[in-house]
Amino acid sequence: MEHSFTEENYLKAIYKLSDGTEDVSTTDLAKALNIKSATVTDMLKKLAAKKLIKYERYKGLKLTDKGKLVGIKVIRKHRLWELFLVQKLKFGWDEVHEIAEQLEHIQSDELINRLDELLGYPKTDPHGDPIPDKHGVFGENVTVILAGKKSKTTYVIAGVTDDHPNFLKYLDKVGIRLGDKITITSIEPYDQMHKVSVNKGPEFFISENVARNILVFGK
Amino acid sequence: MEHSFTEENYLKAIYKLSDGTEDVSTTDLAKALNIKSATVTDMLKKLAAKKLIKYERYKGLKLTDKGKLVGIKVIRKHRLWELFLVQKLKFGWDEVHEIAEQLEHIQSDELINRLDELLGYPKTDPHGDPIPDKHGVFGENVTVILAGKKSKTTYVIAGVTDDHPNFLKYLDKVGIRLGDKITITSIEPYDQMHKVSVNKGPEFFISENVARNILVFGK
DNA sequence: ATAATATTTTAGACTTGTCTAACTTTATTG
DNA sequence: CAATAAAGTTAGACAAGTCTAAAATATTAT
Repeated sequence: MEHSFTEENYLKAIYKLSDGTEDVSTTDLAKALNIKSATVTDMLKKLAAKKLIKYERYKGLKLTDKGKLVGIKVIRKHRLWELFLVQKLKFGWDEVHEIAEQLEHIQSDELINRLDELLGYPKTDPHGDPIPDKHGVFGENVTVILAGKKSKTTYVIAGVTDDHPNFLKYLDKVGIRLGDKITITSIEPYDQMHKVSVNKGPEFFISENVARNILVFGK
Repeated sequence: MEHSFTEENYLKAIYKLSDGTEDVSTTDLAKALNIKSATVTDMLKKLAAKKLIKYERYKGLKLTDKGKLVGIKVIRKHRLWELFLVQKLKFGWDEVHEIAEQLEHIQSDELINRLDELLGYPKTDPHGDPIPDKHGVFGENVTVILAGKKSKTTYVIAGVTDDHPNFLKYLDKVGIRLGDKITITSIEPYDQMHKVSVNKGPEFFISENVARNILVFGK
């Protein structure tokens, strides 16, 4: 039941791209992993032979239940380690990704479950992303922070973390309300400004600080 | 300045075998790493090319300062992680080795230094082995716990961790006193009884529990 | 519906770290 | 001190994971 770092990374990337269920293309996967498509094709055959994905050449691929569980467990480990780094070792939430990319491959169920316990069975990581439980189940209706979420994905506004009147007034003015659909178009690398559109309307910018105080339903 | 897991494992093993300075044989290294000598020979050439060891064929090898530092840093990481697992995650001291073998290869100086801080800059790990500081320096005259130490090596009694009268009376009775030289002959695998001799006298058994409460000068 | 374009796969090669089998050098010992 | 044993090395092979270049298939747009 052990998987190489590489296999785990493929499965994690496929899970993220497919959002759990949808089909994934060779090219998208290659981009996500920052390797060439030819390499991906080779690996897909190996993953299929191990029943971790269902794959037909030229037709795309899908995770099996087995593969999905592996992917989710890697994500669980990544997010728990990120939280550990921020909460216990006082790293900034922007400094932890690279280290967690390594820690997520440490193999020991006991280790990760005790880490979960140490952290108080958290539901989300420092980026607001949900942490699945030891069985691979994500909590229902988890709300997560909008800041830093994936571009080109649409989220539903669930609330705010800062309910000062001035902040709510600001949201009202720019046209962000509960239940609205918000899409992140892009995030500026230097100042983290988020270019967004609400309900498919025109694009505009909100600061990272604002985005950090917006909660959306997430998975 | 990055090294593969494999390189780090070689350098760590060489450091341990050489005790920092002595020459190491291909065969001993192969045994320590549980691989074939032929494989080791290949790798030695690569390590020599990277100036991590000094190597002449058929003549043995020695760490360079650069290689020694890498080895020590891996040992530092291993021991800090072991202590973390025991102290913060409540693992038994006998359960942590395998996990620490993985964690010792995580690359981030910042991470390991913060871990060091979290643990209060400890001098020894749960097995009583000394933890070098961030510059690779081992503390002088560190006292370590006798239990589980290497067989066939002689240590000098430095003290006890449990100074209950009954314990001290016991030590007196079996003939163990401060400054005595104690040699571990072997450790029974099933019950961890330590076969020892004091000042080259006759061999006798002490329980692991007793050995855990004995401190010796160590390195 | 077919030509142009984009995606995906195949084929062959490279690197790292490992192996076995055979050979060379060093050490031991009668 | 020469013969045998032990230790160490070389040569050739293999698996995992990657690449480039070329071929096959799918998609799209006229």
